[in-house]
Amino acid sequence: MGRGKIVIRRIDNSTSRQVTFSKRRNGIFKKAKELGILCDAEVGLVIFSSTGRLYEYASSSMKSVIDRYGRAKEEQQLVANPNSELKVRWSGEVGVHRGGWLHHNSPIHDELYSPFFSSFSPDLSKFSHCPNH
Amino acid sequence: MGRGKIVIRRIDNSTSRQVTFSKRRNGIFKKAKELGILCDAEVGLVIFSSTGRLYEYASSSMKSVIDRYGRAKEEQQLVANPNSELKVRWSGEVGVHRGGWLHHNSPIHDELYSPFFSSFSPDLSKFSHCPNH
DNA sequence: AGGGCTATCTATAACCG
DNA sequence: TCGGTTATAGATAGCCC
Repeated sequence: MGRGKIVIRRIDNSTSRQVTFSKRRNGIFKKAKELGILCDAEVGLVIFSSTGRLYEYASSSMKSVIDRYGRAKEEQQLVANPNSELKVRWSGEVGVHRGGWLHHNSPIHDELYSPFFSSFSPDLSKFSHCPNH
Repeated sequence: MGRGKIVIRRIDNSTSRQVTFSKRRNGIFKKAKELGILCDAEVGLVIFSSTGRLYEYASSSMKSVIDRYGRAKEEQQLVANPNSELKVRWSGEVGVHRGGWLHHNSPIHDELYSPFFSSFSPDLSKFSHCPNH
């Protein structure tokens, strides 16, 4: 999408890389927003530049996205291990497995995602910034 | 980018919304990959369709991205509250604040991001799927 | 380094089988 | 409902300040 076709490989020139990063970052944030609105989807996007700077966008809030992600992952595990289909209580409290009961038939069950996502602070929104309006 | 211009607003027709979701989801995943490669960035993208299904992409791993996100957020908080610039220990252990010492001068400090990110299971990669090759 | 400006390349909306 | 196809809208690479 430019005056010339490019190959997708790391841009060596640091300045060019920075410029491209800035332009494409804006582009992908726009796409993420459009997808969320058009398709009624929940979208979370996290980008760290090569200099380590954080850029983020979430159609709802990053907390919500990560929280939901953790729950979805846990469900995937249960589906992948039907024999461990026992109730897992989602208390929404801070902590790991606390108060919940997990089945230990599955060898990977000890490494289950935990409800720690829920410990995100509601106040963190004040630190969020969306580079694309 | 199609036969006609569209307005960015929720697509009412369920079928059209699904079709657009599928196409644009592939598009944004491609963009995310390109950005990561071209600009040497770490990218994490999480999408929940309107039907609740999870789609994800991470240039490294989602665990890495979320983990780093949590740390970056904590740093942002420290920057936002210079007077609370005391050491926070990142143990990498499961739990909240456990073993770490947090300063309580700041009113928002009790709601600090915690090192719980590090409790992600390395095995979760086997459940990841990237819809866009 | 930053902010525009197009020529071009891409993504995709509308179609079609 | 579902993949392909194609005309167009949109994103952006290379330039210029």
